[in-house]
Amino acid sequence: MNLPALRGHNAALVLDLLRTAGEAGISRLELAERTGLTPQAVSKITARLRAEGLAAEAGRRASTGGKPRTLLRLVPDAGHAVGLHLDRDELTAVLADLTGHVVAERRAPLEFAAGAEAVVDVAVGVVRALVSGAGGGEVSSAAAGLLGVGVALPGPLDHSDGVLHRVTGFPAWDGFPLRDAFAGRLGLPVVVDKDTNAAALGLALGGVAESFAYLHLGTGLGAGLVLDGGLYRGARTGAGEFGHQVIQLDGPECGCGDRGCIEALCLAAVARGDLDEAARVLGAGAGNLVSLLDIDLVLLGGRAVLADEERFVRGVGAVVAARARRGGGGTEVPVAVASGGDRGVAEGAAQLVLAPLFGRASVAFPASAPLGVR
Amino acid sequence: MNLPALRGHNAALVLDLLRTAGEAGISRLELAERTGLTPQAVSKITARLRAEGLAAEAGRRASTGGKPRTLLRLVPDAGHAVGLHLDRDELTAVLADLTGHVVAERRAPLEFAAGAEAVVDVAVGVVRALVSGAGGGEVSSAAAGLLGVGVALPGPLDHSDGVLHRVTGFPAWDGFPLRDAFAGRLGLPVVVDKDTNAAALGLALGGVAESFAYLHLGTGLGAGLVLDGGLYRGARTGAGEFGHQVIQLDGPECGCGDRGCIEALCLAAVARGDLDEAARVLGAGAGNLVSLLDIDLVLLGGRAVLADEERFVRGVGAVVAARARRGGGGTEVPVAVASGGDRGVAEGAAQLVLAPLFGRASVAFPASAPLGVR
DNA sequence: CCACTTAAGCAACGGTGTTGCCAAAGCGCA
DNA sequence: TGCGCTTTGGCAACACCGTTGCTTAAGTGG
Repeated sequence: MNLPALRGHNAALVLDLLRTAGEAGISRLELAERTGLTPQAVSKITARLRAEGLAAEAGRRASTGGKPRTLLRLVPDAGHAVGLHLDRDELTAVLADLTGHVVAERRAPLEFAAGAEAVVDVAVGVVRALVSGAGGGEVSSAAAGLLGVGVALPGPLDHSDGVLHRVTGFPAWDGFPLRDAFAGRLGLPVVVDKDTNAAALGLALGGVAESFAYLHLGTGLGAGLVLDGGLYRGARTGAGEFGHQVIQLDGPECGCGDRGCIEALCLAAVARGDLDEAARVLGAGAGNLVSLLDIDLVLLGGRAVLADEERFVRGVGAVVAARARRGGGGTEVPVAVASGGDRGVAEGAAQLVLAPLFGRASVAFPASAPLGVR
Repeated sequence: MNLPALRGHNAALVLDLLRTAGEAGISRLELAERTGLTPQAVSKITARLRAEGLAAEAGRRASTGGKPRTLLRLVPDAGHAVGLHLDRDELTAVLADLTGHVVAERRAPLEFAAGAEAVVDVAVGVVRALVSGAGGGEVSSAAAGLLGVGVALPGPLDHSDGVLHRVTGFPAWDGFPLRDAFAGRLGLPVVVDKDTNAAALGLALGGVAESFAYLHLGTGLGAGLVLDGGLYRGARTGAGEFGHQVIQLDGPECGCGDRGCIEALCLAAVARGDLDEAARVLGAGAGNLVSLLDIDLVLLGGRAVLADEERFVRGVGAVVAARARRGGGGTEVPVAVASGGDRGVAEGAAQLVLAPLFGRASVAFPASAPLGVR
């Protein structure tokens, strides 16, 4: 790491603290404590950020006998990102500011069956409309500084080059270079990731916990893993394949060809209306996850869960808690429903673009250009 | 991060590359390419390392038409660490040089039942004998620069403060401050960790893969996880609790009180001599792990595995490979026996001390002092 | 009103990696 | 054998990072 990278790193550190502090703001001295830098260094860094329009003063704290601390905050409108959630039958696009707050939203029907090119056509149109702000006057002025587009969709893909591996049920999509297709038409940086990863990243930046799992029960069952504050994608960006975990040796056959997969058991229970059993099965998988990864929190999402949130939280929570008690002494791991509802994935997709600004990319230190402020 | 930390970071980066290169050595220009630093910066850094005795020149490469590249290598004897493996009935202590190579080894019988203080007594004696090099003349001279002692033992514990939580079967050990007990008597830095974590760290520094799982089947069943090159310990250093993963809902009862735990199923199969079934069960758990974490490799170890290595590798490998094929297109994840045999944990324990020198500690950027060279 | 406390900026500084340049050390052709 | 060419690697000057020492700003409390 060289000096420009160091500068970018520290700027990202400060920006992340400003982001976390939100509208309440944070003082220079607190920034110094949290970063381990000297107050003078923080003064210099924040002066640069203010000059670039990324930070601003936001009142002052009460005096403790001397000059009161000046509060600083992130300027949300200093940059925006588009988050795009492509699902089997619907598209959700959001425009988010630097804090991840959604300032505009569009939805459109979609058909994966129509092929990748056709879907990209529709999506590009929606993104253009969203950014130009038709139907939302204040948006267009705020949209200055569009940093890029984050795209989230189901199925395995390669995050690093943005190429799809396989979209279950739609073999025509195999190997489609989604990132370059979007980037070419929009002329913007584009980041592609799995829907579960995007949702988990969005929750992580929301500050729910340092380490947690997001379990998504929709048409399939997948997971997004956040470990030690960073999204974990795995060696080939395939991490989070939670649904085909075997929890019943020689159990009923699953569509994947194996037997006793948690997805098959769970969805079968949902199909026959036995949500308590679905929650119990999901809880067993969640318990496996909690003990294996020693995470702080389990969050549930997806259509099936949203249909009866309480029952799932109760059912999964009971299994996880029972195991924690048996494990002995360990603190209980809470189970809750992920915030964001059916917009969570799109919000997370926007964070795919924003996260690097705050040093929250999954990779620790990319060998490429520093992520800092331009 | 400030300038001294930057310096330490880059020094660690270079040291790690020197370590990886081994006796073959590596040139300054290669170091520059791999680190992203300029050749001149590498020259400065390596000059410091040479002045401190950590690096040395090691011949030169063939010329490609100009001045041939000078090779540099790590000086193994520039520092040593003790690795201590405390098991139920035996103690293994090794003295390792900077490269992790074992230069001396001691074993002694042990009795956990005798209590923590008594065990520490025995262990301290063995470590003193090992370091003073009685019975190995060349060791004592090489042992200059003892960096610390790494201690590995089974059971949950807190890596950050070195306090034991619970040693299964020996309640008298609960809450024993093992790290401070050793540190107080030896006057050396001491690092404590689970045996599986130590073994995994040792394998990671051996360079087997970027992301892998080490599955240890002995008196229990545990795992050590290395993700993206770093040992993953989890939020409360409890990660790797692999044995009480449920893989058979409502299966036979396990000692932990749950039903269908992989440890119970696997050990029951071992007990009745059905190693094929044990391997199949273990394979199911390994397959769950591979798909969830998208790792590159699965390594097996522990007494039960060492008793019939081939059968376990074949059995586990078959299940993992079958799932990879069904998963479609994914590269096959190899399954193998961990190197190191019954000394692997002790070797890994030594690496608990050495790893930070090479920037290979599990935490990305400790807020505390830089880990660099003094 | 003044002493005191706390925050934050200015100026000088030490030390990082970088750039420009030159010496060292080999190859290959005349 | 000699000379030009290529490549490596160190020296010196430099730009820029965070740090230190000090001063100014802006409050509180007696």
